[in-house]
Amino acid sequence: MRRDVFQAIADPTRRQIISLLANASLPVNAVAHNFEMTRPAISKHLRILLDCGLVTIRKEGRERYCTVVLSELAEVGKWVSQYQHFWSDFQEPYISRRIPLKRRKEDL
Amino acid sequence: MRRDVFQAIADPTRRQIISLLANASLPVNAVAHNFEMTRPAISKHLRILLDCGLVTIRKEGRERYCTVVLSELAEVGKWVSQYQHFWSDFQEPYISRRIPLKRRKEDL
DNA sequence: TCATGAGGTAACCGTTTGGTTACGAAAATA
DNA sequence: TATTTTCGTAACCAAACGGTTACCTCATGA
Repeated sequence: MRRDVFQAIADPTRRQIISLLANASLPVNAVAHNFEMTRPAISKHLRILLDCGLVTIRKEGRERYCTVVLSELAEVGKWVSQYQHFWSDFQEPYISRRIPLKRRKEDL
Repeated sequence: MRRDVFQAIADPTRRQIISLLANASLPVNAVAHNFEMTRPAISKHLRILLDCGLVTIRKEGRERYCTVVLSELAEVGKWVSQYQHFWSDFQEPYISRRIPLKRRKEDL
């Protein structure tokens, strides 16, 4: 098993679990009720998320509350942001693609 | 085969290919020489990247030049940026975690 | 004390993944 | 024309994935 953050978020179910837990910490069964698959399947997904630090589990009575650790997504954010100027308007403003360099010097 | 961008970047070799092609478009063999695996293995990875739009391939003589389409990473960037304020200092300054709400009202 | 509910996990299964070797097509070159 | 180079891909393989059912432990509540 590879089990890094990139592999963890590759599965759509696991991304949904992350979204779900971003709103509130939930017991395992509560998580499972949001999906059309059995609890063991969700348990496995949670295991993967736990292994790579994306969730923590707090025991409370007979329930296990799952909490997402969103800061673990920083690695992914950092990696994609290297290339962000290829699609973000913020880093690559529209005007820079329309006005030739010579004209821009005059503007300054 | 699922073949979405999240699954494409799950593999470390494919992430390296993306980094490599971010500098320059390269023929398939040139890509393969950067890795310790056979050309068919790289060819398969390129196929996956091609299928989900992360690279385009331009035929030139007997060579196929691979170009990365970094804007396809926008989907990933968008997804992770939802949660960015959980690790970015810019969006969640240190002071907001230290001063209680009552005190902050006075500050305004 | 006994039944119930929460949840982990083993065993199993079909499909996918990520690699290999072997082969063939097309372009370039001798 | 014959050979070499670039590349795709088929066939194969072991391991990982993503799901299931079955069973177990432990805490709760009647």
